[in-house]
Amino acid sequence: MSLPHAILTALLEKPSSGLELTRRFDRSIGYFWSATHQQIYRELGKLEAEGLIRALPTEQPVRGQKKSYEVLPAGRAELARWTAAAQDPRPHRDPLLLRLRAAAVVGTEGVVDDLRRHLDLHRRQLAEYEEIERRDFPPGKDSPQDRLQHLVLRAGIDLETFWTRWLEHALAEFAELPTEQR
Amino acid sequence: MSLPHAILTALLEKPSSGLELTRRFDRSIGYFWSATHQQIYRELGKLEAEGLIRALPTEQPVRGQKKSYEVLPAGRAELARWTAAAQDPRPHRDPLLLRLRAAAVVGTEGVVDDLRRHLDLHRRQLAEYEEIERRDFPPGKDSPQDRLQHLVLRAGIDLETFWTRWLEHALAEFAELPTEQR
DNA sequence: TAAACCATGTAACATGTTACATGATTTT
DNA sequence: AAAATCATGTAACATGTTACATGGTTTA
Repeated sequence: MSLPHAILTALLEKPSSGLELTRRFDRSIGYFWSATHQQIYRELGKLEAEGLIRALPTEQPVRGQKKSYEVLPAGRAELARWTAAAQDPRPHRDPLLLRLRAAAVVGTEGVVDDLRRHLDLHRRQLAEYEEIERRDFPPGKDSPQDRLQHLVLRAGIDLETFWTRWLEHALAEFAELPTEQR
Repeated sequence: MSLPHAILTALLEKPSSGLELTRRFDRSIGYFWSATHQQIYRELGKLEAEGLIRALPTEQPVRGQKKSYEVLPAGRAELARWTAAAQDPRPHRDPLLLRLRAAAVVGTEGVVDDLRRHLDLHRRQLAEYEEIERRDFPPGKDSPQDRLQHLVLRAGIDLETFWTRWLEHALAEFAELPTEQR
């Protein structure tokens, strides 16, 4: 149950319309919690019905008209409650690792090409994160808020570094396998 | 769409009943693709209806009676097709990173305790993986199949290592924050 | 003025979670 | 004989994905 809380966080950072939220879920927030515009509109409707957010008053809200939302006190309270509560780590699901296990049984055809493609994607993501770090967190002292944001970015950088290294290692292993096994 | 393929892989490795599969999804396979028994029974029903697996013939299969499944040729073909096909990386969703971002807005109360708890859980998981590595992949030469399995285990070890280090780093950062910020 | 894009949505479906139900077997 | 556990399920719901719909605004 994290999507509503992701939206509350985003709206507290800055009141936004559905489309603006969608854009933000393609970048910053989306780096660790992705959502499509369909999910966002559905959830905005629910949050409004529950009285956690409200549409900012405009002239006449018509279909196809921009509609911005802001968080109400009840919404902030709910987010604070959720943030303070203990949560168990969710089980991971990784299709790529599952695929290698399947490949061990039914053969590795096609896998190497996809490992290369994934490696390329992870390298790009890593470069993007490092660029953000250079731009937004230059060496020097940060405010406490910055330190939290930086911490999150660091997780992203280290995770992409892990995947990049692991994929390089995996490709090296495949290169050593007898040809008919690939 | 990976659950059916996780089940096909598991059944190819060894024909099993629903409960046996559930147990295996709590261990080995579950390390990178978890599933509850409800999901498994539902999916077994679908896979049987589609002719990808079949129940092993027994005397009289009654409710509450063990029922084992094996993969049919069509099932193996489907798994091979899925394994060879290119797949885009799924978007990640990490509640813990989302929580830190929320904490930057609504305050960090309760977060440190949970970071410690998570650190403990990741350390245990790491120890478990390393024990498996010692037991199942002693130094020396592996068969090509072993190498694939080892590669997957390595990803698990490196991932848990990343989380352990990152959480230690995060806790150190929190320790430096002014008290009222915690 | 046609095409592309902006902005908000609906519908149908797949997947995952939580709570509960049922009969058989084993343990106390 | 009661309680616990084994084994297979059902039901209801929450969440996520894919395809499509609709009207307004900008660009070629």
